[in-house]
Amino acid sequence: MRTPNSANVISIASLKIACGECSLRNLCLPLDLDANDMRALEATVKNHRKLSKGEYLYRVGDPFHALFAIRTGSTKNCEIAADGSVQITGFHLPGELLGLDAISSEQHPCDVVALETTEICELPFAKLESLAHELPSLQHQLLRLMSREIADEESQLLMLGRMKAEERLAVFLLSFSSRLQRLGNSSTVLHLPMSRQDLGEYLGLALETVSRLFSRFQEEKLITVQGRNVTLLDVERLKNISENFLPSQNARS
Amino acid sequence: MRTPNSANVISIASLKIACGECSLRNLCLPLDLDANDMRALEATVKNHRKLSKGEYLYRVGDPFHALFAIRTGSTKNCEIAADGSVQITGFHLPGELLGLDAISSEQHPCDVVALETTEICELPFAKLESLAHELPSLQHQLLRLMSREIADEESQLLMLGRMKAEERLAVFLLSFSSRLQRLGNSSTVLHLPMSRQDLGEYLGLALETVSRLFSRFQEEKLITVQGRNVTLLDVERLKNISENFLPSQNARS
DNA sequence: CGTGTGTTTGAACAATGTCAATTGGTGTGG
DNA sequence: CCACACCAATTGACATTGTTCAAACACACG
Repeated sequence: MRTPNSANVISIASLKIACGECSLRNLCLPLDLDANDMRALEATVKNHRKLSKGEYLYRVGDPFHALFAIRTGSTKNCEIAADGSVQITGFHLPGELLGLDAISSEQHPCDVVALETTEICELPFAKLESLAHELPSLQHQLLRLMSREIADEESQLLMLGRMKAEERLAVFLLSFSSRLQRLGNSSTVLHLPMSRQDLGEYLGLALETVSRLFSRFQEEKLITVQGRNVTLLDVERLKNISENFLPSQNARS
Repeated sequence: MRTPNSANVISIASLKIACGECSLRNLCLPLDLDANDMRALEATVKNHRKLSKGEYLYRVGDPFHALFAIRTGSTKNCEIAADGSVQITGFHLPGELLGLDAISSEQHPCDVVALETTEICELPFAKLESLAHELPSLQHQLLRLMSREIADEESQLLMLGRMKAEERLAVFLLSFSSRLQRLGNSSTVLHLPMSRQDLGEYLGLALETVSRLFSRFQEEKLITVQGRNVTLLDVERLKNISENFLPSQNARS
């Protein structure tokens, strides 16, 4: 069931879109580059891949040679325990970078799976690194992105270590909503690309607990639920529930 | 109760020790630098600070301007929730770097507190960054260190999200033991610098649960406990207990 | 020798997980 | 177009784990 490497790499030229024209350029590697630098960056973007729902971008142990950026779609990041239990360490949306956790060991420490049809840009790391050496602002940006990832995961640790089930779901709904909003979607009418199982594996809960919480939130008129379509009805009260969370550093800047 | 800034900065000259002569040089920023580069790195190390037990190196919201490396002693990294509950996201030992989570927002997202008398080197980030621009191997090393931090925290997420209490403690004991060993200490006779409360806040458990687990592990002849002095008696069985954990990526390289 | 902080231990309770049955929605083939 | 099969989601009953509250203890420090 390995990802078939050749089958999915569609003609590079046909798919290649310049970073300068990409609608995500401000999210992905938000730099103020001049035209020259932008061309250099574009030259490092190797090609685009298209993953179908359920397909793997890479797996635990795969050798690391590139970072990936999501153009469209969404993915999950799965850490796998020896007994088979799974912890999803993050969901990723367009404009976000994948693979930062693999630079150190040069092997991917987790699986990345597409939650729906997903388009990916590949950034060969050696090229990116040498370009960063030439462009201080790119070096700075890379360090910032990694730092942000660390800070986000520390918040996530607080969630898994200290928050109760309903707080976790409220935090997730609000944070996912604001991420979708930043991509130009509604902040209250959400379509979740992941299953209840995925959510449970992300929130550190049994899928049944997640399902019950959705039902209870609906009873309490906090949200409306129809399967994976969720509408936030009372954002204020959701914020109250989640407010065990960090005071200041909460928002994804 | 803010850290008194001036009182603890003892005469810089008297404390300053060259990186090239530091016993931690292979842990802290393990580079193969020539004499020139080493001098440049040393020049960026601003000064040394000494913290007493319980003193803060920095607090949530403090402006970020430097990374810190531990020379001796140990610290804890505390993420604080609005309701006052605390999640410790990591303990740090000599040779390890602090503050990587603050680069992005330029504010520290967590508190760092000394668990015992602790000596710290300060690495002003602007200097470090511009030096990294000149020395590709330093740039690479910084990216590696941050990547490692991300990967470690993802393992931690698996622990908090999926492991049972006894597995968490077993993982902690083994991992802390191997970190101490790397510093030249015994791998089986440990002195823990943190309280049961700290451990609970790190492992996502009540302190009473941690205490009970120590007692149970002792009954089962896995370890010997006398307060904070712990001896590992049966490392094999501890490994079995913790083996829910990652198959390969577990070890701290 | 007393005081205080950290640790251990016990018992009752609450939260969440597990197992199992049911429902609902979707796509396929008759 | 309907019937069936399949998978995701819901719901209920019960078991388990870990928390909470409370008390006793122990060691270090003045």
